[in-house]
Amino acid sequence: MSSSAAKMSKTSRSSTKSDKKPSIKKEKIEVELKKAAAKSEPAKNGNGHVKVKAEAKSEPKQRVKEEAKTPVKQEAKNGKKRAAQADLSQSESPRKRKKKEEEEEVWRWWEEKKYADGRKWTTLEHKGPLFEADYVPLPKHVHFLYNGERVQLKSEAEEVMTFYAKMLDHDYTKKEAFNTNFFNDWRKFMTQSERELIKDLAKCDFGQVADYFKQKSEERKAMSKEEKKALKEEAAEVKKQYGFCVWDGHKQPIGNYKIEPPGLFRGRGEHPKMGMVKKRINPEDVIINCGKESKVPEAPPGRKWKEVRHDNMVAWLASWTENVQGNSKYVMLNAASRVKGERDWQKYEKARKLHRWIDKIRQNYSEDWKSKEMKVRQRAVAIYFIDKLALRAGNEKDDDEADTVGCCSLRVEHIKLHKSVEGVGEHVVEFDFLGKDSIRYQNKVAVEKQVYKNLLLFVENKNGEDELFDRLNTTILNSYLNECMDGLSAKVFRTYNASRTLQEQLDQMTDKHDSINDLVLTYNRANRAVAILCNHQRAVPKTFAKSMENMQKKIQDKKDAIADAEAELKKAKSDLKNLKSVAAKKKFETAENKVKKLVEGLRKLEMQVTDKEENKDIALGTSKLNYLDPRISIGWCKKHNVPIEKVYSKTQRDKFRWAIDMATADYHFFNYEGEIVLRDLSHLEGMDGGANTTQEADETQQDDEEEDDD
DNA sequence: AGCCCTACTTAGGATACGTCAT
DNA sequence: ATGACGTATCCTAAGTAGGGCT
Repeated sequence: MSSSAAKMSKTSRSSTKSDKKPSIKKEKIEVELKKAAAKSEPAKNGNGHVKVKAEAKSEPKQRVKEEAKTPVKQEAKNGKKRAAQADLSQSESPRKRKKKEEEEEVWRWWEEKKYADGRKWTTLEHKGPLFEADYVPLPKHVHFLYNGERVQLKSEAEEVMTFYAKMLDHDYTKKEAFNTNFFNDWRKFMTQSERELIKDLAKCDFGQVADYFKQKSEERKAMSKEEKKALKEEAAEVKKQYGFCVWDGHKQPIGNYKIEPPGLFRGRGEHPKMGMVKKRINPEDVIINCGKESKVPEAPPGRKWKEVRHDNMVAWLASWTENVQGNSKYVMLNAASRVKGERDWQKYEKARKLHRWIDKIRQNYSEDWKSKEMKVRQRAVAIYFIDKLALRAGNEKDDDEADTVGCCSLRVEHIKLHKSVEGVGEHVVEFDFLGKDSIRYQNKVAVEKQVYKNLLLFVENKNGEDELFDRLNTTILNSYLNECMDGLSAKVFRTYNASRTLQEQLDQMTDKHDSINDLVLTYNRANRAVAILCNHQRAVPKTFAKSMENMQKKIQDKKDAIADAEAELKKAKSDLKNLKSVAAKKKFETAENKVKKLVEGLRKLEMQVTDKEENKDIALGTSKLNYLDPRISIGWCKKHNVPIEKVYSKTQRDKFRWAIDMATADYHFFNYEGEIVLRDLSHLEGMDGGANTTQEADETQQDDEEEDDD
């Protein structure tokens, strides 16, 4: 696309004021731009290390370990000693189990200083990843058939064959790409003679093999309690060995300590590589990362690592390259670990910091909608989408990946422009594209006129498969955003708008007189608003229809009960009228109460049904885990005396321990206290104190300005 | 200024597990 | 005690983002 840059008269700037702008209602916040000069950034060190102090408040928690306050330096020194002492096997005295033990093991890292040099650790020791057991050949009586005849495959080809057999029930095996890829790859594992024989997947019969595995899994399910328990204990023992490392002298849980087993690649959506064989990973494929002074993990007997390195600028303990796409895979720590928690915390602090800039940024991009530079206009519209609709950045993708897009990679075919749409409004953009994980994004949104005009311009003379933002990519976008605010990138808007939405919803919708149950319902509603914003979908649960039916039945029962109770009440009423006795009065009141109670119960049931219906294809977990500042939820729980367990599961509580500890009942997402480094924004403004330009003036301007582009 | 690589976060489906009604 | 069902956890794919190289 050539598109000679827009040459429009540079007229007075518009400042399309808030109005119906970003979907989320805007607060008027004073963004203090001044003191920018005053406080200059200390050492850069990227990451915009926001210096936040844990609300140093009181909280002299009883179980605070003394060492908790140990500054990093000293911590490092202690590291070795403690690592030795912790020694991966439990050196804990066996008698003090119980909660006490758990609690004592908590490392209150959020009360310590962070590394200022970008280092992730000083000492690190672990046992390396856990490998998958070798392949066990099928028993003699289980046969794979080709063309109706038994074929005894060599172990290599047999193993790959079982991968497919195990997936026979899955929809994947109905897809052509999956079958083709599988068959191609499978043949690579065959001997010459096997290859000569097996030439057509359609002639393969995996039935017996599939049944064999089904049977095995049945057997597993049917195991006795004791057997199951034994198995569980075994797994726990393995986890004890491999599931933890010693990180700066503290025992920390590892996330994925198990090496991924071989199998068939299950890409999402229409992935061109689905069905390809994902190979077994051997020690010789694995790079180990650990402390220089630490004991290097032992490779399995007779084997060796690909490499052992000591890089403390990264957080992974082991890595390998996966063969299907050539991506790196990493063994990293669990979300409850310090290194993950600290970054999570930082992420939310960054989002809170954005709150200080958001008005300014919105104003800027609104003005840029009229820039004479096409690139700037595209950037401005893209940021608007990212801000308003919580779209992802949209990095470019290769042809050998599923065809999905985000904001920057949107194509003309992904939007439709409508002058107006019934029930939506004027200047409507209709989105329909596949996003991450090939999840469909469909939305009709009314946008500012100027945005609409720009979009008309962007699609002009383009084909459906052309890029909507042909002058833009995520690198350009993010480097601009980074100029706006230190550390700002596209994804921060998702975090920001998600957390902001939760906070606002809770602020608005919470009725402090509600019961715990109703409060939780309110919370889930707020959570759902976020999930919808972020387009977090899920497959409708297989049991949905059935359980809905059950609930409807309950409702019917309740209604019947109400009818009966009402009849009783009616009778009691007339009795009372006739008899006017104390007993009759009492009876009447009882009947009245009964009806009231039943009606209340019905209301609750109906609410649950609505809730369930509205939730059937929406996943709340993703936003809860990744986008919502946990302190909002925890603060809210504390304020309204809702037990935290009502909102967070065990693992979630572990992950958000830092937040549970530090958030008080008055926590508010918008009250960012962090030491904020304000930067000179003048280069972005290109204008006076634009803030005060009046809207009316702009309006007039807007219309004529347009025609001339290109 | 595009490409590739690395490191890390975010994501939904599969499955294990716990709970509740029977 | 048992099975059905819903939720929590596990698994690993699929994103983002930034740096280095050409």
